[in-house]
Amino acid sequence: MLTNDSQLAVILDDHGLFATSFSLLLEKYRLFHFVKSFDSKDDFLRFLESSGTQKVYIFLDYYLSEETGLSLLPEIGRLNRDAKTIFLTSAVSPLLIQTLKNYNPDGILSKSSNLDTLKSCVASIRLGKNFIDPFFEKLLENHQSLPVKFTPREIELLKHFARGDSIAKTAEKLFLSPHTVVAHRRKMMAKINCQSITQLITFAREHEVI
Amino acid sequence: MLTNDSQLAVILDDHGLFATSFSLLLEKYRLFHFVKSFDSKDDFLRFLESSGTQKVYIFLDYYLSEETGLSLLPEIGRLNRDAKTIFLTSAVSPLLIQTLKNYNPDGILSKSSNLDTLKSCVASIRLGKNFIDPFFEKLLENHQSLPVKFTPREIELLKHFARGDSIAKTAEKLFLSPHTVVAHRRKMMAKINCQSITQLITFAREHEVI
DNA sequence: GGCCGAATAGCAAATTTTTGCTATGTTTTT
DNA sequence: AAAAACATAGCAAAAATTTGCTATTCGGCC
Repeated sequence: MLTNDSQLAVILDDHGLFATSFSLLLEKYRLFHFVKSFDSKDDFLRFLESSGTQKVYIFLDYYLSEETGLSLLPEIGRLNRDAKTIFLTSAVSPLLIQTLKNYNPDGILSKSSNLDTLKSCVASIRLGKNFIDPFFEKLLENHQSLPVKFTPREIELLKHFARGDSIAKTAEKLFLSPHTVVAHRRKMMAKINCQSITQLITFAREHEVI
Repeated sequence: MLTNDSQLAVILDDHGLFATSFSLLLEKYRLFHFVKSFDSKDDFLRFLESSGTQKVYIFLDYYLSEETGLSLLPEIGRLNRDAKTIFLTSAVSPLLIQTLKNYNPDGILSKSSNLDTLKSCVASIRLGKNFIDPFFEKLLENHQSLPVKFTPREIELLKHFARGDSIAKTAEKLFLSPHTVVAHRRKMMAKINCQSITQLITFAREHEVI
């Protein structure tokens, strides 16, 4: 159900093949009348500037080579204050999704989604409702029930371990007794009930603790 | 220039929106007559099995959720020995590209490519020539002094270490002697000149080896 | 056919990590 | 103000990892 003011979609993704392909998808299912894709930030901004006051839907990749899609938000708002912005990301980190959410975009979509979710997203936004991919909703729910909490100090040490620092080296760098470093290690390892530092690091990476 | 035996293309990418979109691209520019896309390994393999002896072009994402596209190669060869395989990846690590190259696929394409490169790739392969994205060629040139090269077997073991498996556990899972696992570890650690498994894992993660 | 790298396997010693305890001062929370 | 949590530190023993060697088999490659 197209209305006059929702006919233009713009895609920015530095994966050119995706940008080009995705624009075909939007066209094929007639989600928009005009679709334009860019793999370069500058071309995108130039186009947006020339779009004037048209209502435009922007599909924005979060990962851009030099900066993130987030950093473009102010510029987008300046160039077209009626723009609807949808983040399209392949991320799977609850922490990152929460960050995106805090910027209150019109939509957040996973690249692992399917056509139906895409359609729902566009439909929601046309009705004036923000949309978050169910996959991400679930991700955030699971994150809230993170079994453990690490203290700031623990995380600080953990970063050293993840870089490959041994107990001795970490102690040296942080002016601590090796015994203290061991104590922090064992405390964290006890929290997630594991037996080696690699398991701890893997856990921390998966849960974006570091 | 379609020939009888190059009409079928299959895409496997766990980013469903990309898989679906990319198939539209292949169709639109008539690179293939029939295009099928999957975001699930199992459905993909089932389809491949049923494809029989047709000549099929497979666009394979390197990053799959549980395993890598690499690990599917043997299965693909078994199900259809005339399959042409093209890796499609968003990676930017010379080391990873070198690893892919070592498997000698028919093509390696970057998702940051454009339509012309895609066309060149397909054309090359139809002429019986392997294709590597110019972007990746340049990447490899600029890193002539590639720090190291890991063998497929080494990478396989490395993944276990990165999950936190100990020497004993890895040996058990892979039906190897612990001595062998130790031998692989020390070989890799010697390659990057480090003293602990965490440093090796960190290096591997940074260079997208795993 | 000979050479080389890769995968496999072993022994022994040096080193590091992990674990089972305890303990003390300092914050933070209730 | 008491209780709980955090950061610090220690000893000793058990367990795992790392290192310095060697060795066999198998596949490519010139």
